[in-house]
Amino acid sequence: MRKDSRLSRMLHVLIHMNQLDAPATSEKIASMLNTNPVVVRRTMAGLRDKGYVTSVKGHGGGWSLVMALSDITLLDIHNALGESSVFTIGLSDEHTSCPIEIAVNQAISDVLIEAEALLLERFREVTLDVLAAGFADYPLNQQASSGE
Amino acid sequence: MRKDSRLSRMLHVLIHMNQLDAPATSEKIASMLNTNPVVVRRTMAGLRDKGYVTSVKGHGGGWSLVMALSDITLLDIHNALGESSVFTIGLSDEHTSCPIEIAVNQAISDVLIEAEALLLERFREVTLDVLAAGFADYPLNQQASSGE
DNA sequence: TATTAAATAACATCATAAGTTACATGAAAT
DNA sequence: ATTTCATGTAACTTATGATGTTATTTAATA
Repeated sequence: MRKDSRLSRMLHVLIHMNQLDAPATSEKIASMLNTNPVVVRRTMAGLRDKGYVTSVKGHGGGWSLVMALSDITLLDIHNALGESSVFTIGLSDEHTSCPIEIAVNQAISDVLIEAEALLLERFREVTLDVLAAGFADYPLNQQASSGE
Repeated sequence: MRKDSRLSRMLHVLIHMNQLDAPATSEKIASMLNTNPVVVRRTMAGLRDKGYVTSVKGHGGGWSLVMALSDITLLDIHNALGESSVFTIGLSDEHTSCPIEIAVNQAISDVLIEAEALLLERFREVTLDVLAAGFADYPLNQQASSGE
């Protein structure tokens, strides 16, 4: 089943953006992600609507972070991307009045709700600066990160 | 994103099969699920390979439960369906040596692993007879369930 | 006013799950 | 024996939804 890697990609982009002093154009972000500027705009639009980044048109324009990485959690970005459910597992709906279908769906749904609650709670506990700090620990980038 | 309702559907089918005294044909199961006999065979094949059901060709043939519902858990059927991951969330892999990508993916992966472990544990705790019992409690089916 | 870059609509491509057709295998009824 | 019924499986088609692309508009700076 298809995977949605937008969360991973956007986190990656945001942390890189934090290290820049000028806005990043959709073009640059796209080439970094091996994708297309329009796809970048489409995805970043959700983050802009929630206030995590801004976009500026014209010369010197592009995308910029609005707040510190320490003020953004994985959950924030996850929510901003607006994916309905994190699970590939769905419920049947052929016989919505069949008590067996109801019992089965209720059981599955209970589990999905609990697991999703845990996942969202964990996402809420991680801020982006922590991920950037993990990056600073990486040997190859000691000098680059010490300059930040 | 697309949902996989095979778990829900198969559980539904297995509990109904438990109430029958003759094998259920792929045709019958398919019409119950508003789908196609070949799709049913394809899906049930996984359950057969794990020993939860048998299939018999020819006259009077079809699919039968091999064991009691109390011996089958949601996890058993989930595993038998052979879906790799329960999450729609995936990781990026454009820059596998970029320490930021690594840190981001590690953080997401940690959360997914923990949430999936919880989900599988909960699936492991539920046997199909419990779902069938929930069905027995349902007012409309008091008489049907008392005859079982 | 020319250039740069986002905003957005409309359309095309691609991946993959589900559905379908066709034929082979095997078991039971006649 | 032969017909019928039902699964097994390969090969192909369809449907869906995300991603990618093109084209045009809007707005900001050089």
